[in-house]
Amino acid sequence: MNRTSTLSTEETADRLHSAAIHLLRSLRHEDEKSGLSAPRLSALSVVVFAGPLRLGALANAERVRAPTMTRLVQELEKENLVRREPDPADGRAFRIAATPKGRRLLLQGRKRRIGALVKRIDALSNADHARLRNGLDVLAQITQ
Amino acid sequence: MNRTSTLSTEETADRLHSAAIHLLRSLRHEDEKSGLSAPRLSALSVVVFAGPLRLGALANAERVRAPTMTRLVQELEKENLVRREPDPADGRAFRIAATPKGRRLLLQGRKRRIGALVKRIDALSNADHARLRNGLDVLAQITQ
DNA sequence: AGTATTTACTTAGCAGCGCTAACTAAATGG
DNA sequence: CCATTTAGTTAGCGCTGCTAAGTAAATACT
Repeated sequence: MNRTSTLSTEETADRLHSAAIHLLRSLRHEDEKSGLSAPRLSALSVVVFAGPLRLGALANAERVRAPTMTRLVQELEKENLVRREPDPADGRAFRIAATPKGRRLLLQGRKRRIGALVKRIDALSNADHARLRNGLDVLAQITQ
Repeated sequence: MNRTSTLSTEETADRLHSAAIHLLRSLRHEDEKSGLSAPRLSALSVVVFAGPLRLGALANAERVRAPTMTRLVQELEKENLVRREPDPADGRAFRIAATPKGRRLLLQGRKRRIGALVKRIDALSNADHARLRNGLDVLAQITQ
C-alpha cells in the first residue's frame, strides 16, 4: 500500500466520475431533438430492443414502479410509438410492442446521439482510439 | 487485421455511452445516503467549490433557469446548508455561500461516492488500472 | 435631473416523473 | 369454491423543470 497508488486510485475515480457526467450532459442535448423526454426515450428503447414485453418487465428494466410505467406507456401509445397486444397466456397482462413509427424514431435518435460521439472519436488518432477502447474494456468490468 | 481495428467507431461510441449511463446510475445510489436530492446536492457542490456566488451565476453553472435556482437555494437555506450575504456591489443581488454544515455534508457525500468507485478500481490489476487511466486521458479530450 | 430600459431575483402556475396507497380483475391454490 | 396472489390502473402527493409576469435596483439617455 504505497502512497502513490492510493492517490492515483482516488484521482482515477474522480476523473472517471467527472468524465461520465460531462459526457452524458453533452449527449442529452442530442436527445432533445427527438421530441421525447429521457424516460420515454429510454422506455421506448427497451421496447424496441427487448422485443414485445409486459408492463411489469418493462418497469423492472427501467427501475421504475408499475404506475410510473403505466403512464409512460400511455403517453407513448398516444403518440403511436408503442402498441399493446393481449397476452395470450395471461388475461390480466398484455405485451407492449413498438410500432414502425416508434422503431423509426428511436433508431434515428440513437443515430444522432451515437453520431455525435462518433464524430468526436473519429477525430482521434488510431493510437488514442485504441487507448480509449482498452479503457472501455476495463470500465465495463467495474460498472458490471 | 488485428482485433481492435475491426471494432467500428460506432461500437466504441455505443459502449462508451452505455458505460457512462451504468456508472452514474450505480453511483446515484450513494448520493441518496446524503438525504439530499441530486439537484440540491449538485447546486451545493458548486457553492462549496466555486465559492460564494450570485444566484444567477449558480443557475448558469447548473444549466437551470433562475426561478428553479431560487427554489433550490430556498430549500438549502431552510436546512441551513447555505446562507445569503448581501452583494456589496449590487443591491438587487446577493452572494450564496456554504455554511460549515453544508460544506461538511457535501464533503462526506463526495467521499462516499468517490469511495465506492475507489473500492472497485482497487480491485483491478495494475495493468487494468493503467489501461483505465490511459482511456480516461483520451476521454477527457473528447468530453472537453 | 428625470424618465426609460435593463438586470437580478421572486412569485405564480403549469407539466413531467417519481413515489405509495388503494382499487379492479384475472390467476392460482388449498 | 373461496382465499390469496399477481398484473395493472387510478388517485394523489412531492420534487424539478419551465415560462410569464411582477418588484426593485442599476444603468442609460436625453
